[in-house]
Amino acid sequence: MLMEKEDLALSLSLSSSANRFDRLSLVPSSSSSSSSFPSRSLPSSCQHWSRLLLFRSEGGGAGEARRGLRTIDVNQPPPAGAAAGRPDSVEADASSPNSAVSSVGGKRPAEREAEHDAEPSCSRGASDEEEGDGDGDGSRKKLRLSKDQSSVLEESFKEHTTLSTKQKLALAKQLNLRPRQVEVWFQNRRARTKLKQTEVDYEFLKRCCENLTEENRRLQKEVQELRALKLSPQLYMQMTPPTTLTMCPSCERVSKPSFSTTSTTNPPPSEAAAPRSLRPPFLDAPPQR
DNA sequence: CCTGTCAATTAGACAG
DNA sequence: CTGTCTAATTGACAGG
Repeated sequence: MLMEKEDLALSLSLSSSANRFDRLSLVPSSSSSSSSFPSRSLPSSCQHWSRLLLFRSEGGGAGEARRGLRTIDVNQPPPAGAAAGRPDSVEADASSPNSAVSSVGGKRPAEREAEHDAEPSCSRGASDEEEGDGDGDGSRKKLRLSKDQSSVLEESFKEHTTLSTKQKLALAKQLNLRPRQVEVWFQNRRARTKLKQTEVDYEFLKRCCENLTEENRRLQKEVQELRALKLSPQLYMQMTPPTTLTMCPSCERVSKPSFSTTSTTNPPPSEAAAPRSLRPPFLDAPPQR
């Protein structure tokens, strides 16, 4: 479990996965329907940003992920030791991801159980090794993947968060699981990753919000101070005008451009290009920071 | 239509 | 007993 969590955290940085934010919320989806796991090549710190920036605009979706996958070669040859998953059941499952499901569809665990047992396939036998729980009583326990199986799946997930049929079959064979189980594992793993990422995003946005609130408060205060400054003539007059000031200090009126033709020492900076008459004088006060 | 993915949900296993 | 984790199911949807 712990290892699981660590891996999860790890892969979070590897594969930013929360993509279907359209469903989560804030903005109506454009048209993108499924997730993409963008920018795995980016540094994790950047990924977060990129994902935050892209999560709505990117419509890649599953197709995208799939495309990405195609470039990655299938896992590996099935280990010699692997008790070669039965091709028959494998094929059946592969052809229709839900086939196993729907056939089993009866739902009640007990019923499904019967199905499971009927199908000699690996699922349980696979998980096997250390769990020597002999449940001959008929009350089948829920399958728990072995540590080895989980770690292999995790490794694979780090490589690619979605599987091609080929990869799925290879993994299933390697792990002595049914393809459907591998598929479900990846599906749930993506969901977990997304959930985790959503939590991370939430924290990040929350911090952003807090920072902006603070900044806003600070700026409001500054504006108030500047306004107060403007309202007290003495203070206002005492202020030494900034060098960029183009207002005539004697008449308190905006000086004509004529002032600059001979250009004293320093020409008006480009910033002063903005018509001074349009700017409240206090804006030129030296920033109080 | 088929296939694959996702969101939502159910339910078993297990730790506290 | 309760909460958490996670395997598994279901139905909707999108793309080819």
